[in-house]
This record gives sequence, structure tokens and C-alpha cells, in this order.
Amino acid sequence: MKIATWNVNSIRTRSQHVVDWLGQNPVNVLCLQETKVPDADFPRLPFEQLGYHLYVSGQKSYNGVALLSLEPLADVSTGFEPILGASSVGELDQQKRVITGVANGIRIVNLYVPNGASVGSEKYEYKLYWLKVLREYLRSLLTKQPSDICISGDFNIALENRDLHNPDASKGQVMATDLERQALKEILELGFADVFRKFTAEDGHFSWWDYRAGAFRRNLGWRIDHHYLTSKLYQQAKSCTIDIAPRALPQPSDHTPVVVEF
DNA sequence: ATGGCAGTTCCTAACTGA
Repeated sequence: MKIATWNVNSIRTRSQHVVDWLGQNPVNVLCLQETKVPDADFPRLPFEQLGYHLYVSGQKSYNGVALLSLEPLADVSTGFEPILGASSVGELDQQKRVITGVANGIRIVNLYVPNGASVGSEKYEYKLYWLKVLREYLRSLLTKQPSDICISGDFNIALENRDLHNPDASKGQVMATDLERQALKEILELGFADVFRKFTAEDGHFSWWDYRAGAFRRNLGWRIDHHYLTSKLYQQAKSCTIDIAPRALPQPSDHTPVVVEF
């Protein structure tokens, strides 16, 4: 079984890229982020023609997540509220960043973690708070069935210095601050592991490159798109690879797909 | 080099992203 994650930076702009990629890489489940489209306007047809079932949670202009699956998904829900209840979620579900469903007995959680803007900003505080609520959400999911969970998505956090092209320049900047890394570590301590690092220890492997300053050509990237697996799935994993080919196409997303197989 | 680029909308300016 293959699961991929890809922040497409607008599904309407990128639909042909995604269709072409799925044609060449028929993964079982594709987790999309930053679809930037209300559910009624999602371009469903080209993906349904490829045989995918679609589950979407979007909004106008910003954010938005979607699950594309060759087999129908069970127990699909969007946002934190169905798991945590309205009282502890508050306004967080206004931004569409969470969708989950079950495929082959595996719960897949597709996330678009807030960017955080700059350190000390309101958005940075929002990101840290959102991560605390995410931890409670995942803690609750772990108590349910199935407990085999694959968390996939754009985390907007580089967990370690080897996930950065220039750790010195990035030190203390958003996506690499100690507080963000600590919040993510506290999530992983619930029982999740970074499956990319099961196979690849070296630095220089990235999933996002800035559009500016020839960053992709110079491989000045960040590894911020991740698959985190519970222990049984982690042990079963056969590979986890970053496919940089779509990032090299004309008019690309600034992120590229990451694929895990188990 | 605090620039650079790309997406969106109350669309040619302002915002968000990372």
C-alpha cells in the first residue's frame, strides 16, 4: 500500500500536474494540502476518471485538505470537532486543515499545519496552540480502533537540522524554532515515528523549496512534509521517498510529493 | 543582499505562504 502527501498550492491551478503524477504514480491514497477551494468548486472529475474517490474539506482562498483514494474510505471526518467536541476546539475548525479516513484498516490523518508567519506573531502563537490541540486529537484517535495510524501532511516544521539546507541561517526562524520542534516532539512521543528517517539518514533531502532566488535549482530546501507512523506500520514500511520530479515542471507547486509504502 | 516568487480575491493592491 502506498500513501503520498503533497501540498499543491491550489488544486485548480495544479490539477493537471496531480492528474499526470497519479497516472505515473497510482498511489492508494493521496493526501493534498492547500487546495484553496470551497468543496463545491473542487475539480473532482479528472480524479474520478482516474478511479479515485474524493473526500474534501476546503475553503475560499486559503488552506484546504483532501483525500483521494482508490478504495472508498471508512469513517471519514473533517476538523478536530468530531473527535474532540466543540467546547475544546473553539474556532480552530474555521481553517480547513484536518481530514481523516480509514483505508485497509489504517487510519490516515491528513494535516495542513499552520505556517506561523514569523516568530512572536499572532500566527506563530496560533500555530503552537493548534499543535497542542492536534496532540489531544491524536491522543484520542489512538484510543479508538483502528490504532494503526499514518499521519501525513505539510507540518511546516523541520524537526532536525539535517532537514534544513542552512541550519545556521534558519536557527530560531519559523519552522525551525525550539518551541515548534518541541511541540512536534511531544506529538511524536505519543507513539509516532518519522518513516523517512527509517531509510535515509543524510541531509540534503527536502520537500519544499522557495519559489524565489533559484532555490530549487540550488537545492536550498526544507524537509517539512512528513509521514509519521505508529510502531507496527513503521516496522512494516518498505520505503519512503521524495519525488522531486513535479517540482522541476513549469508552474510547479513549491512542495513536491512524499510517498510511503508498507 | 530583508530581496526574491506565486497563489488568491471585495482582482492591477493587499493578503498569505514558508
